[in-house]
Amino acid sequence: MHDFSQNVYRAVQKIPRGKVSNYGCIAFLAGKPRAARGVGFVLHRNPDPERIPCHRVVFKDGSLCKGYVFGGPDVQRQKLLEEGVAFLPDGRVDMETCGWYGKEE
DNA sequence: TGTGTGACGATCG
DNA sequence: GCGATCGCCACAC
Repeated sequence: MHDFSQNVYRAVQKIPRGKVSNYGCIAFLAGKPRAARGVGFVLHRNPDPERIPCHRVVFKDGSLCKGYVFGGPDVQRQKLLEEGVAFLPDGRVDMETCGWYGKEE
């Protein structure tokens, strides 16, 4: 079975509200610490956008992808702000405060 | 059926 | 410290 993709979806669903994760983290949880690219593509093909909050997944730097699908990085940023995610003046997510690594909860 | 590409990240040189 | 290459996944051509 596609354990990797299934695990990726499961890990993303585990991300608590108000927190964000990164592709590397999801890949690690999926068992493929170097499959960040695969995670990105799997999320891009997000079969259940309502069930999988892929907008909570950002770069390890906390920056959002430039070619987003929701309508633009502004939309993703707004969604995260609505959830209480803190953003830095650089326009990146504050991974120091809202970074989720899947170890807690 | 096989190759190339795309929301990335880490490691090698 | 910076640059280049590899690894991983699924899908389109």
